[in-house]
Amino acid sequence: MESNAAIDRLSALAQPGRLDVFRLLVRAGPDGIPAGEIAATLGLAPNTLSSQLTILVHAGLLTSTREGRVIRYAARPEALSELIVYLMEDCCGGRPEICRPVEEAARAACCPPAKAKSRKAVRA
Amino acid sequence: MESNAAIDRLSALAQPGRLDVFRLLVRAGPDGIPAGEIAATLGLAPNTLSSQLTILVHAGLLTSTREGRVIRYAARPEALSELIVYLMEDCCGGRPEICRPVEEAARAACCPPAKAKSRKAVRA
DNA sequence: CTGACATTTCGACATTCGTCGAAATATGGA
DNA sequence: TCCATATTTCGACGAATGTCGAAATGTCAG
Repeated sequence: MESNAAIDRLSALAQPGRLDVFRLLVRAGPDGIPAGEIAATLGLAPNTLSSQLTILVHAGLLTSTREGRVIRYAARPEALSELIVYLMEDCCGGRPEICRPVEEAARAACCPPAKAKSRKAVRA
Repeated sequence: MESNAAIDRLSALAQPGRLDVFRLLVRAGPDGIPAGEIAATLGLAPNTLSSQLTILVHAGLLTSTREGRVIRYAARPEALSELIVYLMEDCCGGRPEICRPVEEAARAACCPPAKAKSRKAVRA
């Protein structure tokens, strides 16, 4: 990942409205949410949201899909992967224990402690 | 982590100079680097760098330690962990495969593919 | 084709942000 | 105490950014 792209992604996320949008869409999963619904959920003016969505898409954080007269936006998880890799590049010169916590944070955030479901569903 | 803190960290990183500083310090490890040396390495004016360092410290991304007349700055890895957790919160509603790539990216960035050292050091 | 709805584009505004020169502070050594 | 060095603070300037109203675009239904 290039420095410019990283800056674009970071500054795209560094704004309350856009951060909310991104996190909402992360929670929404691959199906995403139509622009109008995002605006309603977060209480943003449609035109303001439109600018923000443009910025997020242009930064590679979101994808957009037209469905009739609705446009559906979804988070792009790889955007985060790439950003993390860029930020942590060469973080531990042979001393993995230094950045191990970051690695574990990613796992914890993704799939909370497996929630004691140790009986059977774990294998899935 | 709170929304405000996340915004502070993201916008602190969303600027070429500060992003360079942070990545340099991530690579430098726990010992960090004196302000003057950072300025020299990245070609930044001392006063400009000082503002940037203040912002990074205030955002919780860096720590500073006085050593005589030198002030040593170091990256704070947990700042990244917390940020990642905040961004990915509830990312996969029961579908771990969605954000697994992010998790693996963190591992890959931290400790590159173990570099074929499969002979012995691997167990460490 | 016309009307209704979802979304975007345009233009203007105030605010925020990064940078720089100059001056101030803090620390160590003579 | 006085000087040199490392770093920070102050003040001002131009550039970039977020928000909003109004108008335009695109899409579906009749």
